[in-house]
Amino acid sequence: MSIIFSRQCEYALQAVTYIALKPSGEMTSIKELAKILDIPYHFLGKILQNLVYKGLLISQKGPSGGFALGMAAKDITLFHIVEAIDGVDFTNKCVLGFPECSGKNPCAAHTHWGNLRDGIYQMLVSKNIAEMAKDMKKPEYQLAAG
Amino acid sequence: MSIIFSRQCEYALQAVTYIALKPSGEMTSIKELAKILDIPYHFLGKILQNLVYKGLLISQKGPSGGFALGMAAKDITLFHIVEAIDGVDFTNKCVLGFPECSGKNPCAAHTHWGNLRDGIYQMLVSKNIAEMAKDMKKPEYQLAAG
DNA sequence: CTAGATTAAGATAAAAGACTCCGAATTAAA
DNA sequence: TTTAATTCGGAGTCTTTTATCTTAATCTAG
Repeated sequence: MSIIFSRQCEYALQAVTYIALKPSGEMTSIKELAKILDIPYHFLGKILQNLVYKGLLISQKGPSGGFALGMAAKDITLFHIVEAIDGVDFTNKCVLGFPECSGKNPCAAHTHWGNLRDGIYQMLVSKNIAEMAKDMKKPEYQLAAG
Repeated sequence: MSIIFSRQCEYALQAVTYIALKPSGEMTSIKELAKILDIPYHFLGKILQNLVYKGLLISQKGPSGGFALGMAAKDITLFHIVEAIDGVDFTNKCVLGFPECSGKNPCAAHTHWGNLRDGIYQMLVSKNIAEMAKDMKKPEYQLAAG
């Protein structure tokens, strides 16, 4: 299949980014998120629950309840979310699965991959949700429910 | 989960690399591969079947039968194998799963990721099985069955 | 205070991926 | 020519991920 992040993780990134677009204090419901981002309702519920547990979001029950960011958008990096959902094992395993591959016995792709891996890590820690949200707001960036 | 290539794909890479170590003309059986590389026997059978179908390997039934490379080791790139097993969709999807993200409507990570993605692609097309095999042959690189 | 909206939580189902089993087909070696 | 080794092909199982369903707990609005 060749993926980097799980579907859960992709949903989480999208949802948190969308929530970051709302004026501070306003709550966003699962219903709205699921509809606009086209994510399965109950599945998204579980994911957001997890993010609340990890402190990245806060939640409120009842009418006009929903979810909001647990800290400033600029302080939530992509890494925070990926780590919360997927974990970050990919940072120290041989990409090609060679069991004996390590720093001391590198496979032919080891060093090359090391650089790429560092690059991915840098991207995750350097990009924050505020930046992501800014791009999502652009007019061309039409969402499912318009 | 954060993976890049499926387990099937990892097994394929390891098996093809091991086969490349054999003198040309000699066949390698599933039995030997499964034992030395510590890969489930029947599962490996299916994977190799697929690689034969795709032309990367050739096979021969019966005693002293097995598998051999379908072309010169230096002409089989990692890309060939990844493409045959996993497909290479990752080369044109948004890493973060944003459905609207594209070259024209890039998300904040798009350009940055584009470079990393190109790097991964370059690694896959530039590394070939002959190079991988050379490293596998090193003495430190002990295999499961010695 | 009540009703309805919403999250929380657990159990369940469906889909995909990883892996196994069995028997048929083929072929080299004895 | 027989036998045994091997790949081939299909069906089936197990596990993980993704997704759904149901009920309980909570809270706001009226």
